[in-house]
Amino acid sequence: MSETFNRIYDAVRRIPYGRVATYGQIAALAGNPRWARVVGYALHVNPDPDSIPCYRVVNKDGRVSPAFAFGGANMQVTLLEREGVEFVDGFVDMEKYLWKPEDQTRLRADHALI
DNA sequence: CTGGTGACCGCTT
DNA sequence: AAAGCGGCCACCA
Repeated sequence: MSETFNRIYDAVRRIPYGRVATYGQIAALAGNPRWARVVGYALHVNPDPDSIPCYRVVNKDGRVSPAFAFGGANMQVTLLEREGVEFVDGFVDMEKYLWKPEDQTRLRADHALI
């Protein structure tokens, strides 16, 4: 396992329950904004789906991955909806559910979900 | 070792 | 407005 991938996986694990992040965000958190594509590959070969919530990662437009074939691309949608994430025309409502750094701070302060 | 590919993104025609 | 292209990392032929 490469250090780069470990950092990517750590970033993904940081996404709070009920939130989604973009590949670009994860890439930036992992150290380089240009790794978005690498993030895609890293999740593709996700070594531990149980602890790495790759379904919380969507593309910039809030579209889920077509290649998420763990029982169909619909599975990713199901998992996200289970956490309260709403979809509009098959797209995640990014306005409401995109994870922002401030959110994590606020969630901690409120003793809410983390 | 070289080159091509992929769950992407952003800048450039 | 739509399409192309380079970038970055790991993996396979």
